[in-house]
Amino acid sequence: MGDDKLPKQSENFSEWYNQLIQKAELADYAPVRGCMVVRPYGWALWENIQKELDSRFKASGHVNAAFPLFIPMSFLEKEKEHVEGFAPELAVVTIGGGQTLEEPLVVRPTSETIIGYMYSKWIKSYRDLPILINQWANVVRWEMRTRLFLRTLEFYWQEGHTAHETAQEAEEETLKILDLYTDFAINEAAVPVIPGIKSDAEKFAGAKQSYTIEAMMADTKALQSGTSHNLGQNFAKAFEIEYLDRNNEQQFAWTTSWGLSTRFIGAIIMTHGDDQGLIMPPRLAPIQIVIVPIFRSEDEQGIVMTCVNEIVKLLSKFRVKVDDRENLTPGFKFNDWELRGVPLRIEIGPRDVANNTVVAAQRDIPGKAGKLFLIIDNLDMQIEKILNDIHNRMLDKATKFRDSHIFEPKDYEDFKQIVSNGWAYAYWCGDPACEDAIKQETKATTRCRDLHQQKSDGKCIYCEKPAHYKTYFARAY
RNA sequence: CGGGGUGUAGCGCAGUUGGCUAGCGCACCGCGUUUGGGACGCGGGGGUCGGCGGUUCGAGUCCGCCCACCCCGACCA
Repeated sequence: MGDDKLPKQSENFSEWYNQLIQKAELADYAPVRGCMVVRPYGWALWENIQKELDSRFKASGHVNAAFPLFIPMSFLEKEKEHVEGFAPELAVVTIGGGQTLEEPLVVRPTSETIIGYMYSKWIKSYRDLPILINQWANVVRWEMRTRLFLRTLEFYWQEGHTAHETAQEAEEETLKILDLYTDFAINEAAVPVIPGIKSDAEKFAGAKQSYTIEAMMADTKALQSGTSHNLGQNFAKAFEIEYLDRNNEQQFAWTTSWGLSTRFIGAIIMTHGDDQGLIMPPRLAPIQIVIVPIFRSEDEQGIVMTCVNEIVKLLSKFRVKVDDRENLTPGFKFNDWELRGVPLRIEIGPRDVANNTVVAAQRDIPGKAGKLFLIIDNLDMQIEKILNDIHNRMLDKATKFRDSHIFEPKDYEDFKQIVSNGWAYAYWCGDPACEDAIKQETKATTRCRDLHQQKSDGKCIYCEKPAHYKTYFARAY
């Protein structure tokens, strides 16, 4: 419950974030450093995210399965870049049942290796391809600095792992998923994202190429919100995923992997939230509509509650909660549900019952300006439209905010200024040395090169040598 | 792992040069009055003062060691 007041976003964004998560009961700190407990309200949001993603995966031919939590240490070591990338953040089990294990087991940081091993068993011929598997799982990465949802030692995600006959098919799959993530982010979460290509320094350990959806948070920092990797034949070679092709010749398969995690909840919080608290995107909100009944006497209570119950029936296709707590005033409840980000609040008092109306307060428009007076007839139809309007306004607002904080720098001095409070869209020659120097000097990293950018001529923002593509640079979570 | 900081009730804090039964606000429980934008009164419950050791007649307070967490750097979905 909201006890005392939330810090203002503008005064201390990071405190605002931490406290909001706890006050809104999305998550809490676990007794283990860097671990979180996802509370029912937060998990309900995750379940809605899962539902939307899962149905998209299934619709595009993917199936779910479950692979082990433990991975033999030697598996990680089979792909050179992969082990180098993950070695520093592995949790390793060395004792089982009181006995020292012959081979240490890694708690999965991601499952390319063990799934690769299984794929090599399952795939014999081109007739076995493609194989399109997803798993919903928890993974562990021993991070140094943690933040609720954004970076915890253990987090929840989905990881898709596919194997294909040709390089082209693998690339198509990688891009198809990137597109799927983009569609999800925009149309379900109202989070505008920029799909693009990661630099070599930022790509997944072991990938040939990584794609990302990048979102701008309300403090202008960037958040990598989902990734899709074309693994080429790297893992196929490491795990001998071979098949007999249509010409009766042995070939290595082409694989991909892609994931979206509970980090996305952080994206939702930091894209839409305001000084009052969360603003849940209507299509993912655990509670889409909260009804606050208002009455003085027991007589009024009876009249109002009868009306409330009818309206609950009328709104059965939405996720509705009636706040019938008797020890709290309506004013307190208004603030409480605003903190929790419920997109639409319906107030029903004796006056409304008499007039056959309700008051509806839209979360994204604070105060009286967002209140609507609705006639109860066809309320479900009206509300369907209102929730869509809220989604559209949220997306529009976040998009405008993002676009008004992206600038094309004139020179490197200008660049430094820009990335202190926004994103720079600048030519980069592609040299990792420039990328690294910029990171050291400004804390800004390359986020991505947007997907459909046309080649053009310019000069690198850092070294001023010829460059042909612009890249987004930003401070990132 | 380096630099800085903080540990007293669920949360936020006070606690004097060491002294009596460790306090306050919010939250929680009970009763009553309230209820259209964060209600009020009365009563009540809740503490190994981060841990261990030391100094002392006496330690929340002084000393030592340890632990945890937070902020800033190096690593990251």
